Amino acid sequence: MAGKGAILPREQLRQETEQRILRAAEPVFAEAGYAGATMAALAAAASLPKANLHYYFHTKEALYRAVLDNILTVWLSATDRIVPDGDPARAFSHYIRTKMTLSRLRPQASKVFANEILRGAPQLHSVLGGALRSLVAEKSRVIEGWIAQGLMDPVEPRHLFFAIWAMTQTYADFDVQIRAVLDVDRLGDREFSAGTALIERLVLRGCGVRPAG
Amino acid sequence: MAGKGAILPREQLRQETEQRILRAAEPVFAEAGYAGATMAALAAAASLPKANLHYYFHTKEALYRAVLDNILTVWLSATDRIVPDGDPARAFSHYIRTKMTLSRLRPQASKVFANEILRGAPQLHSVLGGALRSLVAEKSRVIEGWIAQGLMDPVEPRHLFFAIWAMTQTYADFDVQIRAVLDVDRLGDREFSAGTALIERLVLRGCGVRPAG
DNA sequence: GGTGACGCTGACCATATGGTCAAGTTTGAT
DNA sequence: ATCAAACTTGACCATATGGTCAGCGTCACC
Repeated sequence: MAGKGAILPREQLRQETEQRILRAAEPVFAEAGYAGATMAALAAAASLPKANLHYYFHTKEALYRAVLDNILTVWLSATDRIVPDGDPARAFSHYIRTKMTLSRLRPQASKVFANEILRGAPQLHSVLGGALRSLVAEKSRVIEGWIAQGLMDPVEPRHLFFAIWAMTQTYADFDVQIRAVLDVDRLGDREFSAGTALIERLVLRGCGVRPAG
Repeated sequence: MAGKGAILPREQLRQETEQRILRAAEPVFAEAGYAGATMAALAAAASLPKANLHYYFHTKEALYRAVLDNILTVWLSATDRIVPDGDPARAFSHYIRTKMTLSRLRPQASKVFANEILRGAPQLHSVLGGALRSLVAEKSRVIEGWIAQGLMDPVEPRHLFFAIWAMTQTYADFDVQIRAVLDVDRLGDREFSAGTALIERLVLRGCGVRPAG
């Protein structure tokens, strides 16, 4: 409330418009893929003239990158609780639930990611081989520590991550398939609860995680 | 060697060319998606002039459908051994290994599928809600039978399928990510063995499947 | 060896798409 | 009020793309 008084319209407007474009672009890229998403469609989704998009994001690729970065922030900020002094059961449980919540609340983001990876990750190669690899390496060490302490059975930590990512993200990426098989119009509490429960069960019992720390 | 002698060039040529186009198209669709795959690229992959593709497959969509159908055949023919009188441990193990083998041998096929589903399955809607739903319903009944017999813990069979599909197909669909995290150039015996072992472990122990029938 | 159907292809076309631009409008500081 | 910078946008452009077509080559059959 203090300070310059007005809402600094200039800079704020810019940021708001950029955010609006990014938020509108996410579902378009998710449903059409990079190549399939047209600037016209992206503009329509943001309720802006096409030329205006180019004013804020010079090229389609720049806009796509921005969407990807935007998602990555949320993705990585949803950090897990896989830390050395934690309780394995709680940690895995929390991680799985967090991932499932993300699949439920931002399915488009997950789809944009899936698309990018499917294509060979042309824009995210460096992130995959850099930040992600480091993160997984670090967390894998934690899990190996738990194993050494006899808190769980010996498993390949990295492959365990692949399994958890796959099982949780499939509820966002392949929702059409899941809805078709379950014969429901949309995935609701019921479905996500059942899915989460099963995944937790597979991971906790599958890895022989001892219930209490 | 017996019979008409020659290789019935006309009809055989037609089928061979169609197969060649389909086989060549699979990786193109897998890596570029439907929208991203251009007829020029598809033609180049098949080493044929573009107009020739249109001679065999009238439109791009027709060609795409054919690729999808071709894959579906292989996919469904790789039927599992989840039958009432079977042994749960063997059945799941066999199913997981079969799926992993498919991910290894025909990753492009899996990617084309993933793409299609991600897009909302515009071409496969009927299959998902028809053949696939029926198949899963049938196999789910088998699993529920095993549960009733006390051969394994009570789990939601349908969600178990989602989990198995996700875990196994991720080795094809998200190979770039897996390769990046594992820091390897390609996924070989080593990686597939580790992945298969982990998935089997998660499913068998996670579902409390009794070792012997 | 003639012939008609099938197979093949370069050249062409209409459209869609990413991107540009010049001209107009709004905004904030002086 | 003035002005420059930031924002907005309709019209336009070069290119890429899916698809067409007329004409040529080839093969099986008589």
